[in-house]
Amino acid sequence: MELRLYDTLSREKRAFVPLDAKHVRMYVCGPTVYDFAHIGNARPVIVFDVLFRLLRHLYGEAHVKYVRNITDVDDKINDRAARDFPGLPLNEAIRKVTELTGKQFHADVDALGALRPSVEPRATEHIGEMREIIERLIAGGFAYAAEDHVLFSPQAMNAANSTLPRYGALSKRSLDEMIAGARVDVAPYKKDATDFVLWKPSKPGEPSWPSPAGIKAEGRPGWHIECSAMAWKHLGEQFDIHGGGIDLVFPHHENEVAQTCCAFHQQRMANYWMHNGFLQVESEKMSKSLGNFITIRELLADWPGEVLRLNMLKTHYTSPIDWTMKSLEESAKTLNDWYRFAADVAPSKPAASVVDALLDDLNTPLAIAALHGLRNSSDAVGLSASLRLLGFLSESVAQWEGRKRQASGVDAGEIDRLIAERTAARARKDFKESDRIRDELAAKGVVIKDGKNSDGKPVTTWEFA
RNA sequence: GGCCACGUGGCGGAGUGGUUACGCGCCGGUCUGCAAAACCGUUUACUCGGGUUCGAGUCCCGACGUGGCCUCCA
Repeated sequence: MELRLYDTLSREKRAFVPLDAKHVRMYVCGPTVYDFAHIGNARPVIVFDVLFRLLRHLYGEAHVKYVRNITDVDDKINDRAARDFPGLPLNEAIRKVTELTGKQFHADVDALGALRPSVEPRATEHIGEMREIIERLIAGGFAYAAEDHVLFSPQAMNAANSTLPRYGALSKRSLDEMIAGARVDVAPYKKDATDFVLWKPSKPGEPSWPSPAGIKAEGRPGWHIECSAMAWKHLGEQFDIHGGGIDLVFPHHENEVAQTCCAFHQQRMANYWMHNGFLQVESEKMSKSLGNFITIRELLADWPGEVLRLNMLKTHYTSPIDWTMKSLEESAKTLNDWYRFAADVAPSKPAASVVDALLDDLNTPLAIAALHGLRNSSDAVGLSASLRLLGFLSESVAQWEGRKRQASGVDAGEIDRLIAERTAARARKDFKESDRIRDELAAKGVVIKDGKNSDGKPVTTWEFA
């Protein structure tokens, strides 16, 4: 079977053919580092990690390059820096915010079982590339300088009548619609309402760099140009896959396409555009005002990262997810069973049923159904290998179980003593006492399981619920 | 207002022009002093109204509903 991926640009599922099979290239828009990442931010991280792992499986680890940027220059960062470190010079405060948030982000996504991308470029380290693209766009007649800003003109792009794509092709909207639907006040320096910023002047104290286009005042880049520059630097003028959240289709990705294609005079930027769907929390839109804004870190306090990962992958990446406690409990139960059954088993090759499901546009729900199939047919080595392909089973069973014991804070010796007492009570048929002890343990969150060993003697094991 | 997605059983959630999704739950059984756990088994579906077709939950049209985007929100 071949890999097929849904491409937002062509609106169809197509066979994936890399430009260079020895060098498969993927770019995903990463975080703007100004605050803790929320559970919605975790979705593209997990989804594209699965794709990264699948591509490595198919083409070899050495032949896949995955770039996910870190946006470390942005208004929200500036605001946060001024708020959190009012005593510091702004640039220093900004560095603190981006370093701290970046570290938090890495800790969070590591816990989710996501591999680090091949490269994690920072916007501030690619100002030179941004300036070069801007200069090219001006030279090509696609951009102009006005009042210390540089603006991109979609009108000019569509008037060029060359091999360039049409502006609006990715998000399926025409310039006329955009003009008609524009809700924002148009800045006076814009020649046209649809023009967007490539470069803008910095306010005093803000991060600033020498400007392109002969502009004397120092400035800073617009958001869209960052990704064009970083993708170009690390993946070239054209590459295979570009991913991100569905909300980025317009304007961010539309503008990336415009910048990159006009700068390098080409038909396409990426051959496959992939977008993950949104996430709701308990059937409501996640927002700070509703008070249901939930960070990855908060969830990690209550659940192992792999539970969050499984919960995320139960839904196809393009569909909306309703993130609920009930669903998390279900995911935890499933993973407990898989851990006990397959975690300490040496893996064979991933099962064809699982790989085939992933090959069909990353159909993770179908892959999970295939995992259940392996479990039901008692194929422990196949399940072990398949789960590892999907980024699970990073721990041994003992570590997995121990994590729950640790979190509960109950003394294991005390538990063992109570269980011994109960076993004695049962032996003398004092069931009132044995049930009392069982209730006492249950009150501590300890669930006991009665069984028999190979000699037929009763054995009681326990775990935390 | 404009553009774009989606609507499957108690719940989550795939798939597909004509045969079981799968998981959780429920129910029944085995086991147990009784439970729990485990194991075995069973159950229920395709928003509504038209149309195409020998046949549609699956294709087309419409209605209703939900969600996303509309210049820096994954």
